[in-house]
Amino acid sequence: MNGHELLQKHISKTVTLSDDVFEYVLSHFKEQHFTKGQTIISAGDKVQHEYFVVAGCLKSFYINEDVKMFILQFSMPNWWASDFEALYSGEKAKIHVDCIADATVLALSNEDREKLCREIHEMEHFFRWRTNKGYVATQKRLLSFMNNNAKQRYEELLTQYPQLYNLVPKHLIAAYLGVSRETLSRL
Amino acid sequence: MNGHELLQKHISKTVTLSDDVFEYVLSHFKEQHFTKGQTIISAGDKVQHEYFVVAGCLKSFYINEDVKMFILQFSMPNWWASDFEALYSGEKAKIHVDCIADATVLALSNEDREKLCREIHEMEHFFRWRTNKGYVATQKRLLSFMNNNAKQRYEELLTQYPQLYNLVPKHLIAAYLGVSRETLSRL
DNA sequence: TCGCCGTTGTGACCTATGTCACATTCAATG
DNA sequence: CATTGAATGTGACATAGGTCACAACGGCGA
Repeated sequence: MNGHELLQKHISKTVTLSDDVFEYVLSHFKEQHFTKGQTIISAGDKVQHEYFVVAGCLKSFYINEDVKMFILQFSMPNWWASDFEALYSGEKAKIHVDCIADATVLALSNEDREKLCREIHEMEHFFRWRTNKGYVATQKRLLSFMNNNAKQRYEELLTQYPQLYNLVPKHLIAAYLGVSRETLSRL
Repeated sequence: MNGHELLQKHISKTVTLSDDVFEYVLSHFKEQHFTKGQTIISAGDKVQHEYFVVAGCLKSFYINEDVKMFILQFSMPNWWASDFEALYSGEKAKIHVDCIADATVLALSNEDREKLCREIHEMEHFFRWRTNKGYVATQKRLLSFMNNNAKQRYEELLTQYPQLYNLVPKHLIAAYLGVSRETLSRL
C-alpha cells in the first residue's frame, strides 16, 4: 500500500470525506524518506511539521542535563510523530525525533494543518480525535509507570508491539521503559 | 465570577464566539454542586458527562488490584475532569472521579459536546486545543516520572500548584506523585 | 467532655533498580 | 582477515523507596 492510500484509510476510520476532498487534503502532505540514524527534529529547532509514518520507525525522545535519553514514543506505521508542544506553541523544540528503521513519512506543515482544519470541518474533527487517542494512550502509560515494575512494563510493551523486540536495540527499549539497560538485560 | 462567566472566559482564550452563540453553547452546560468526599464517577459506570470545574477541587484516580490508589489529576477551577477514555469510547469507566473540596462544576454531556462540535466549527476547534493541552501536559508528567526522583517531583508539584499543599491531605499528594505516604512524609 | 477515626510522622528492615567495571558477541569496515 | 566499536550480559555494590509497626495529633460527633 502506498503512503496516500494508508493515510486515506487512516483518516476514514474517523471521518468520511469525498474523493475530491481527500485528494485536496492529501495534496498538502509531502512524502519524505529517512534512513536509519537520520535526525528529523533536534532540540532547539523551530518545528514546522508533523509526520505520518507510512513505513519504518521513528523515535521521539528527550535528553536531560546528564545526557540521558528518555523515549516518549516509538512511531510505527499509522502513527504520527513530532514535538507537538513546540509545533502548536511555536516555541523551540525540547524533544528530538530521529529515524531508527529506514522510514517513509508524509509531512504536514503546521500552517497546512490549521488551514485544513479551518477549511474542512471534518479534518478538525479528525485531528481532535487523533489527539484524544494520544492523550488517553499517554495517560495509560503514566498509570502503567505508577502501577507496574520494570518487568511488568517490559512484558506489556512486548505484548502490545512484538515487532519492537527485533526492530530496535535493547538499550532503546530500556530508555522507553525508563530503566537502565543493565536492568532490562536482567529481566 | 459565576460559572458561565468563567467558562466563557476560558473558551474565549482559544476561540472567538458571538454573544448569541456563547449563550447557545452555555445552555448545554448544567451547573452542579458536590461536597467533599462525594463520588462523581465510579469505575464500572457508564460515563455520560465531562465536568468543567468552576470552584473547589476534584480528583481523577485509578484503583489497582491491590486497592492502591493512583491519582491522575487534581482538577482545579478552569480544568476539565472525566474519564475521557470511557466518555469517548462508550465503554465502562476504569477511573474514578470524586470531590476533594466542595465544588461547583458545569456538566456537559457527551452527546451535547459532539452536537456542539458538529454545529459550531469553533467549538470543535476549542476542544481540539483543549485536548492537545492535556496531551502535552500528560507527556510532560510522564517525562518528569522518568527523569526525576520523588523529592524533585514533589517540589515541582508544589511550585506549580502551591494551593494544593493546604488544600489536599498529604497521602493524596503521595498518590499523585506515585510514592508511598511514608516516603512523602520523609521528604 | 470523651472517644474515635483520619492524618501524619518515624524507626527498622527489605527489595527493586541504578551505577560501575569488565567480558563477550557480532557486524561493519579497512 | 584483523580491527574496531556498538550492543549486550553479568557480577559487586550502593541507594531510593516500599512495607510494616507503632506513636502522636487533632477534629468531630455522641
